[in-house]
Amino acid sequence: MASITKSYEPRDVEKKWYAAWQTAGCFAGRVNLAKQPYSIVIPPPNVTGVLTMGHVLNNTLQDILIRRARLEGKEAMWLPGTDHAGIATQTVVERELRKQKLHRRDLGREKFLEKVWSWREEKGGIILQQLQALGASCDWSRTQFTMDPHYSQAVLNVFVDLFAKGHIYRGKRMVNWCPVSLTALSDEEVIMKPAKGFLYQVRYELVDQPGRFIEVKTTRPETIPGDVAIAVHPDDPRYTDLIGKKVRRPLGPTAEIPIIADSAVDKEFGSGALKITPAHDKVDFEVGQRHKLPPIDVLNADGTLNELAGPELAGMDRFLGRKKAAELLKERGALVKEEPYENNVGYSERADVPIEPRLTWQWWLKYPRVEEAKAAVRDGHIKFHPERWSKVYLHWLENIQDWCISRQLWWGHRIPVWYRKGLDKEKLTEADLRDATKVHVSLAGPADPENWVQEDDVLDTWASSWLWPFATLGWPDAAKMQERGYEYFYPTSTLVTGPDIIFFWVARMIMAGLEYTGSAAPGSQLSTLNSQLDAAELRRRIPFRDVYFTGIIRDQQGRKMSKSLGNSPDPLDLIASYGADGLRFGIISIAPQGQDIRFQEDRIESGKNFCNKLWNACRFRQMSGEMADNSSLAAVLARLEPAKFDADDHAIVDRLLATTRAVDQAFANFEFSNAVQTLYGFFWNDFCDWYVEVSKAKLQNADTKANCLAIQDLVLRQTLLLLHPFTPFITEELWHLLGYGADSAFLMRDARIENASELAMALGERGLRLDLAAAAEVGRLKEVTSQLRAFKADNGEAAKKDSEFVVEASDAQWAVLDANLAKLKRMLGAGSVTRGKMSPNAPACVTPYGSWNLIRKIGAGDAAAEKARLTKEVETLAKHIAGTEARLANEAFVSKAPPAVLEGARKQLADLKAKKAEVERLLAALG
RNA sequence: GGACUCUUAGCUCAGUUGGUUAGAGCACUUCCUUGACAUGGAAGGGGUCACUGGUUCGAGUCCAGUAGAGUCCA
Repeated sequence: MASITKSYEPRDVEKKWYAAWQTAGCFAGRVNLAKQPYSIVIPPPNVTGVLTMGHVLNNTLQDILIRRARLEGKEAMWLPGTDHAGIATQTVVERELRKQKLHRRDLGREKFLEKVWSWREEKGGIILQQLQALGASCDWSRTQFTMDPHYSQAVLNVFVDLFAKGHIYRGKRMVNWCPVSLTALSDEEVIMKPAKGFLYQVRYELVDQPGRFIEVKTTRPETIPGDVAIAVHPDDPRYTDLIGKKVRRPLGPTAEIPIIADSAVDKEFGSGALKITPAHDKVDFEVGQRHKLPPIDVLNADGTLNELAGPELAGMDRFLGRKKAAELLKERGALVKEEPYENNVGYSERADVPIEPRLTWQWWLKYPRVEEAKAAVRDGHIKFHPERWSKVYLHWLENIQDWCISRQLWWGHRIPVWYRKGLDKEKLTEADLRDATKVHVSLAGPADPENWVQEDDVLDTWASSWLWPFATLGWPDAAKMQERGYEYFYPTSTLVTGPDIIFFWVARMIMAGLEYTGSAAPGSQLSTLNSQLDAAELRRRIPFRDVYFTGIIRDQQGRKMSKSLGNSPDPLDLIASYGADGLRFGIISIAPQGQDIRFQEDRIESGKNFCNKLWNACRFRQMSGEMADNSSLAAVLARLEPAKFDADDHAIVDRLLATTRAVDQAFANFEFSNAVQTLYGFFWNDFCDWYVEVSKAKLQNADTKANCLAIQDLVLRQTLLLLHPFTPFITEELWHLLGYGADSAFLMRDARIENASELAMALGERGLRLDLAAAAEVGRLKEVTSQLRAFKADNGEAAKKDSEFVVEASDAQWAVLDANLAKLKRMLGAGSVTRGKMSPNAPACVTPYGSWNLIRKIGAGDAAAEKARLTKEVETLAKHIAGTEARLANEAFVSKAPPAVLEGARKQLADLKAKKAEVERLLAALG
């Protein structure tokens, strides 16, 4: 067996084991009816993405769940992949083209798409390799991409089906428009940013009362030519007499527009009058609809002003146009005031320019299964962790709005709709859409393609990723579903994701699952249920049973980590510095449940330190004595000698069981940082600081040595099993170094973890009856040790190894001390501990195990200091005694408090009094 | 405007159905290179649990309100 080096060097160990696992096929999830399935689908990262701290957290959590499931003997399957990220990917490739002074239109759609594919082959999906460095145990053979042929078929299938069911329609509506990418954007791709600009106060002259004006405030004077009305609040007394009158539009083609009353107007803002520009603002659009005022669109798709803006502005960019408009207004005396102003403006995430609310023809989806989606979460078929997110989810579903699923991009799933040649798309009615002679909707396309023109638009990327949990399992191809184990692995077990995509992704996946799986899935034996789903059917169709929402990782100042701020450390650098295990352990330890995370590199460092501690504890074991049979739990248990167990042995096994139980519980409750902190505390404090130290005495004794080594092996084995999901590499390495597994076996795949009750039972069967009283005594001895070390430090002997103590103790107290003498001397750094009478000339310390004198020569000054110290102790004790007495004197407390609390208080009082009496006796002896 | 979350040590956070003298890690101070580990060990300082009121024998914990921070929705 190889000897263990002095410190843990992660780099080679990580490389070695990842390769070994992969070669041995440890990551594969296969249908195995003898085992319970446990499956996770990865939230597919953007194919252009690189690993961020958010990914590290999210994927570490998934790996923890998957690895734990494997250790519990379940058939674990973690399905990886990427999404095609329509606009992001297209932007990346367009940027490369721009370097060659080319635009995608120069290439044409087909050639451009070839470029995108070759970019993807070459550079896409780097993030999946980066996940390997983190230790992610994904089943890579199942890697999916949302543009894969099969997946694309699934996406288009769903479009055709939902169109046939009447869920999809085409409509001209207000969308977020990016004037650079020339496409509609989802709300998620729009980032609100504070922007500095001006607030222009503009006056409109009344047509029939020349010289009288109504004033409005606007940040966008260039849209004045698009004004169709001025609106005021119906209850605003300032304007009641003006409602129904007309004003002259001060910019653009001459026009008279009405003053209307609408309660959407905020009386408090500006002058209380609002210009209505339905083509360029969502609220204005709604006002316009209510008052039947047709919109005037003064902008082109690229953000330049068009001829409807008038000859002075036409052709100008919107920002130049804004300046020009202000100048024109000034010239005409219509500009009353101009003041600096800051407001929130939506920016296109990719192109980083202000978006335009714009009226365009788009494809819209009326969501299916909204009611059932609510029920699935409300009735607990799907559980959210933390639970409170279900409220956010339900609120969104209550107010659900149709989904704009079309994008004016080339990269993505091209909408499977063909228009008869020569039709005017702008004039299609809903009836035309349903007329097969005018519009063709199918997977295969029309039989006579020469007479048709395909829709240019592609689908929103989310309209492909909402099928992720079942399309990745082969749906809707029955043969593929069989091959990939759809029946076995669906519904998946747990989804781990961020709450920021609860609407975009989580809710939509639930609706898609409810619409398309269960008895509705291809190859299903059950008849299709179209109406209300009952609870059993709901449970078959939900895409996952638990959803764990992670926090968002922020920097020290609480800002979101982002590329543009440059405040995100590169996870690969962190892995290089602290090891993948250190990073994983550290990040989990600071990830409070359901709360955002402030990133602290020092916690990652403590993850690394923990690994080193684990490493060295195992090294200590290896150096302590011959390795014996560790090949199974039974083999380790067989080496225990229950008859030789002393209090420390009972205590450490008791703590091991308690820790196992706590970790079991933490997994059940999705409390991962809790699990990590429990393991840290157990291993560092209970095992290393105490048991390993007391072992040093036992190991000197031939009679106790073998049992002590067996206990160490038991503890280390269980610790490695408990830690493996969090720190997979180092645990696999140590598992082999300490001989817990055969050469060809792996901790990650072949080992099985015992839960707390199984472990307790196995110990019981081996004949071990835990002595809990003895274990509790160890707790008291630890406290005494700590007290006496402080006592030494107070007296300037902190580092001394051979301090001499005399103890005045009762027979019972001395019996305990005597039984633990060798160990106590080591732990205290004592040369001798003998029983005797207190000397008034030596510093004294009162403990639960008698009064201790620290023997050394002291002078008069020391005596005074000692007196002061003891006096202070008496004061502190007196204070606590008074407090406890006051509580016990309270008749209400005595009559109402539960007996256990009462008894505790009484015992405490007695102990405090005894201790005070003893300290006072010592004080009196000092003179 | 609405919903949710948070406020505990210098920092980041625990604190389970209310119950002794409120914890951890990091940072800080002092001491220690001892045969697992200096990526370590020992000890120590540091808290009016945001504020106000209420319920209770008893409140960091429950209730109401106030202030501040943040997120989402409109």
